[in-house]
Amino acid sequence: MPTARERARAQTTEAILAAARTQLAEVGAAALSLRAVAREVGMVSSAVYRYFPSRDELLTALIIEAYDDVGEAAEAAAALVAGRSPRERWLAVWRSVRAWGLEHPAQYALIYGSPVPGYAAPQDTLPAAGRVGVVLGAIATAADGGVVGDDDVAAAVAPDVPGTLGIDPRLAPAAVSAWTLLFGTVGFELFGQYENVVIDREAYFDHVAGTAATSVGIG
Amino acid sequence: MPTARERARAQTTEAILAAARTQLAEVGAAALSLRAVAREVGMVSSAVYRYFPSRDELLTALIIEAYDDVGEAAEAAAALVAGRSPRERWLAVWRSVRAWGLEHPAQYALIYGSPVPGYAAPQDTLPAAGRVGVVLGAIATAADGGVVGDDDVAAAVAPDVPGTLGIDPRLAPAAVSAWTLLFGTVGFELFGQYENVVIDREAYFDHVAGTAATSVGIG
DNA sequence: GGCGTGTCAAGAGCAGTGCTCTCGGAAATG
DNA sequence: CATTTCCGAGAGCACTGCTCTTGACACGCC
Repeated sequence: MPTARERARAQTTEAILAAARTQLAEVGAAALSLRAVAREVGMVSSAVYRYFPSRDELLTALIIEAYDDVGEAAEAAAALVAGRSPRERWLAVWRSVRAWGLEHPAQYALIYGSPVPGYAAPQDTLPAAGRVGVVLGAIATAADGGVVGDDDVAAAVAPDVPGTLGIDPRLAPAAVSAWTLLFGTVGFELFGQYENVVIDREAYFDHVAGTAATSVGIG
Repeated sequence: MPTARERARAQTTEAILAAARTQLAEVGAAALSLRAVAREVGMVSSAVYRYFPSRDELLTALIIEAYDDVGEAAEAAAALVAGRSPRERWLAVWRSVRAWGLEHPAQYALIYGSPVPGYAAPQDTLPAAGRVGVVLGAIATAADGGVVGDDDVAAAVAPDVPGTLGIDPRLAPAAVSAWTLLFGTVGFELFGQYENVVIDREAYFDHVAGTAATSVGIG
């Protein structure tokens, strides 16, 4: 059982994270100020350092949160359409990622934009980053389209990727490419690259999702 | 003809930009300090404001430079293989973009990562941003593969895009998607998303370039 | 040539930042 | 009860973007 001190510590940590989330959504990652976060929580900036050793560590915590959040959104979307066809499920997951990005642009920029801290302690973020990929891999495998590539390219992908995604190794390059295209498309929309280029973003996105589904063997 | 004053002004402006480029490559966009740039040029920070009204304007100038730089790299690569097959030319341009990104990661992050200033005066950057797309569009049109989409999706793309890219309107969605995939793939590699995912980055990249070529009708 | 005008670099200064250190009080441990 | 550990507050350092004022220099006009 947690002592009073431990409970207080967890509570304060959560309060700091909550304030940081608010700040992040309001001013973005670059302008996120540890002192402003401290003011919002009602304590002095030096006290925050008892909980997070630096601003970068606070950002890293927010990064992991964001990865988990978008992963949960994708999993929830997949669960909602569990009975439908693979193509419908694939589209639903793609849409959920786009919707999450539109709703949390600062978080999206934090995880899929340029890395702000010195490559943000990659080890900590790696497990959380793959959750969306796992969801997509399960759908593609369920479809079992049989369309794939050759073994040469398959060797370019890390050997444990097919295992964690639950897919055929020969499907891995196409799956990684589809995963890249998903986040690339959402990122381009969010970061303004589609300004004066794509008018109907929903229609365009659904179309891309469809071709990507085909590319991983979903009929 | 330029007066002595104008020449001096142009020279100082270029010196500031050169120092800013160095700083950008060394510490990244987020940590780029206007005062450090001023120190490197050998003047005081307030003097820099005679040439750039704010730090964001300096960054915007660097953004436009970066867009032009990657565009020139793509054009130069295309010129070098002008006589080859469309597929070879397509691959050469893709590779040139990746090579440029690997050589200038900070610049790449500046233009294809999260936008740091408040959407970075989009109007100024729009023309320069499309140069790579124009190069790719010309190659795809030269191939004339005939493979395309339907008119419904074509309407999702801005009506002037086919014109500036010199492509069939019905090819536009696939072209935009390929363009997105190119920069998404390079970005994922640069920003560490392929850590523990893609081992042989060159082989994987070439493979993606090949499938993208097929998707825009290059046989 | 001399003289106003406009441009420029320099310096001081302001509010804000990340981060460190020290200090007193409170909670947990013996 | 005594001691150790933890935590918040405050002061302070070096730095940032940016503004304002001051003094010097080059330019165009008479």
